[in-house]
Amino acid sequence: MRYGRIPDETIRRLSTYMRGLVGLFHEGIEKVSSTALAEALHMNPPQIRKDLSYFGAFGTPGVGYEVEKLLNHIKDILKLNNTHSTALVGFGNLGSALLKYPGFSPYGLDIVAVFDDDSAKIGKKINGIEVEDVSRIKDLEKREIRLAILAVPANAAQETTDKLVEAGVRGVLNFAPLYLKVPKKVKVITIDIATDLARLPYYLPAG
Amino acid sequence: MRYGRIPDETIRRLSTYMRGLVGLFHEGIEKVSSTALAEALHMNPPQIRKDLSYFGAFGTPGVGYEVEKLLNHIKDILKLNNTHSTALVGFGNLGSALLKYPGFSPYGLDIVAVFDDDSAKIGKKINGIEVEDVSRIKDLEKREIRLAILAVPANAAQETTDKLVEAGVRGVLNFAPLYLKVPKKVKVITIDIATDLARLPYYLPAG
DNA sequence: TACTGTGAAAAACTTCACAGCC
DNA sequence: GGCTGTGAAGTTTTTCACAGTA
Repeated sequence: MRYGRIPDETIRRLSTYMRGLVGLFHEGIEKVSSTALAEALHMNPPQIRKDLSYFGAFGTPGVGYEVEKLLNHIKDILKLNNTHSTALVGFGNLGSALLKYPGFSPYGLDIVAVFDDDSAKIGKKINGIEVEDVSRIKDLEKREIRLAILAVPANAAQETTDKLVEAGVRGVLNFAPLYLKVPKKVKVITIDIATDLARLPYYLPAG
Repeated sequence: MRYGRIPDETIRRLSTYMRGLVGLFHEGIEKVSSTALAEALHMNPPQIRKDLSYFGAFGTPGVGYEVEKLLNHIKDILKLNNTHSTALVGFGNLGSALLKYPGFSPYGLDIVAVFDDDSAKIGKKINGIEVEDVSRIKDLEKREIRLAILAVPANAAQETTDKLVEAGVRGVLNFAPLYLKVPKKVKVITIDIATDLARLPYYLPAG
């Protein structure tokens, strides 16, 4: 599918709309207007309509959107209609929390491989997944894993990323607080927990 | 300190500049130009200068910025020059990983209290911090804790937030995937790990 | 010379307003 | 009547270009 130039912010919001729609779907609600969806997510209605209009016309004037149908359209746009096997690299505190995180499955995102460089951890089995040595990363291409979650210490992050990229990984969710150099064909989304927390005091009332 | 209207994105970037400056400082580098800092963080030089110019003139034409001095200015702007006591609510997988997360301390952010509603966890001591019952949240004001990290399940998040707000908390780093209703005086920053990961497949090459 | 600080220009994004359709 | 889809207007943010300074 080929669309025009889409703002990155639109893609970010699309995954938020999806979160809202999944909720409505589970509540058994079948139809929703842009106003009602906006209210649930604290966003604004024309933006939802504009964002969706980049990709097509999914609603019915006078009625709104069918929840299930719109959900599937967004899944198509975000390429979430088939399951994506994902590798988790780094099985420390954060890594093991992420492995148990239940939030990924509604999006069809499955952690199917775990890597670490600590021999004390290698070979352990968690939920049927065995922790493998990082040297095995090179097999990811063969195993058709193109997404990775990076939860290693900052000083190992670039080196590990290079290995992942060489092994054919094309998307990285990075938890290390630094800029990762990657070829253009690879997308990195960084979650920097500490700098996010560090923004909060700014908004505290003076005194 | 009273500044003009500052874009939220500027504040976000400021905490990133700080990350870069902390790195340079530890490397013993004393001076940096906007170009050099931009390179290290993969940002662009005029934006750094513009962002800083909202708050004052911290550099020297022809030379650049003194790393330590600029670091302190940014700390002042973000109110990070004194330590902020922070409460962690939810001591599950994610919560316990966050308690051990080493990245907060360079920003002067200290987790000093941990709450959970699971009696099996209450009373446990980790790094000298005892897990307390969520009912104790009401004492936060007395303890001068105005920041909280929320790592509870989505279905408990709003209710817990209400308690935090009532107890005087003014900033929340939220890991639950939903929009939290709070009074205007309270700032919420949400990290939604699953919807972030869910954006990656969009960028995968077709096929 | 080399770099900052900044008004002005450009670009990007959001919001509006309404024609068109159910 | 009510809601979508969208071109156009409005707003915000980013980038530029250069005057000014150490």
